[in-house]
Amino acid sequence: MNDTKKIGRPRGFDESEALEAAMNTFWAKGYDGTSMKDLTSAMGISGPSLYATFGDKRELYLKTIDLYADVDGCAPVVAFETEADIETAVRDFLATVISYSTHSEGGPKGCFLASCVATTVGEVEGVDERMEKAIRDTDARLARRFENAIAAGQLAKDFPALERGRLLHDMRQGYVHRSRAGWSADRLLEDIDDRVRMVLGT
Amino acid sequence: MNDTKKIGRPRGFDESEALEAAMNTFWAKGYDGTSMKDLTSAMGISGPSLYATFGDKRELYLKTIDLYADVDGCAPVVAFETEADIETAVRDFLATVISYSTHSEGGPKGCFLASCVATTVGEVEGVDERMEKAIRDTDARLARRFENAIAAGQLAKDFPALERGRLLHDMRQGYVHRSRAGWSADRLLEDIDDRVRMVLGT
DNA sequence: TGACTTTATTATTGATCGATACAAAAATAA
DNA sequence: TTATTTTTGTATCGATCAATAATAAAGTCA
Repeated sequence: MNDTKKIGRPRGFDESEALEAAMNTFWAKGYDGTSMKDLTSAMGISGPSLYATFGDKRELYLKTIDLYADVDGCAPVVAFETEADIETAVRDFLATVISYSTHSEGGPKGCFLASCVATTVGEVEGVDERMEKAIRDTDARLARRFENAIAAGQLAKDFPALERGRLLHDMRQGYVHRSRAGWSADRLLEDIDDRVRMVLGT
Repeated sequence: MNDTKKIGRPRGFDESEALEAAMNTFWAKGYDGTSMKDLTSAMGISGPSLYATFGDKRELYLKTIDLYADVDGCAPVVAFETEADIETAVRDFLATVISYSTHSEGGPKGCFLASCVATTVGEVEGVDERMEKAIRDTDARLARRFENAIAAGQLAKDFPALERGRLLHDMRQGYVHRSRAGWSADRLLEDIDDRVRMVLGT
């Protein structure tokens, strides 16, 4: 790190905070639905500062996708990876998805990738590779956790880890979709027991 | 029907064809990403004709949603309802989803509701109720087919029809999401056997 | 202090947005 | 024919879009 003070006038804002604010704005309004004025007000900076720091609208958008992939987008996956018991892990994954999808304090709902980024594939250059990678990485992480459970004797040896991981991933897409359509957390939690059973195949 | 000729200059375009062209445009570019110029070129009509016939942009958008819900959006569901054997029905449903999601001849990909309409909930007035209704109706139709299979002795009596139907629905969301991210039909078809097994719980 | 470097503010750019006013064109009704 | 009704094409509206030029402000250097 370089803590030495730089020459020139110092920044009046925090770069990562501004980037997170931009992500939340894109998340809530979509790429095309977000204007530069929306961004500058939410980020608390002026147009020229935005362009000097983050580039144009498209480059800023790609940076918010990277931020989400690296930091923010993994809460349910992390919950799934950290819980020791595999059945509890699946349940926690789904519960975290539902919680994050429905618990919005004026903020955005659901998954940034599924709700916003997915609609800009083929429209905004640079989104395609990021989407592809995000899905592949998540599938792999979910599958690895299942394989650990197999190795620990919690699941049968012929348990199809990758396919079940993909199913879990797609369940998340479904919950995000339903929460977008106005379903409450209680309604989504209704069949969580069935879902756990279906994922584990018991 | 009223086949008597109307007074005044006759229309130079077909209303339902124009509406379908509008739907495909929204489908491909999203609501905010579609300009009135995009619409008029795709529909082959002029601005004033569009406003006189369909109202403003928002009203036209809602009409395309209704068109999709009534006619176009049900191909996989219809496949699921018409096939007699339940296992084949599930397989046909998923195969149809994959086919429709990936087989784009320059046209739009995936599901209009999932890929486009879902992102305008809370942004465009009138979308919310339509999304909610579309999901509820599809869940109910899928569940009814499962119940028929139970009544026909093809499935166990304690088979949770509604929950399995919802799972099938969410699998569709997942396939649409993956196809948007660039997955080919072949890749999506890879684990279709596992999916059939997971839905039927066998 | 004053020269230099970087950021912030203000004002504005040409382009495009969604939406219309107006009048010519094309049909029926008299 | 002439009058009436509806749709058409043209031309354009004010507002907003993404993006910048020009200048003031705030810091480190000598």
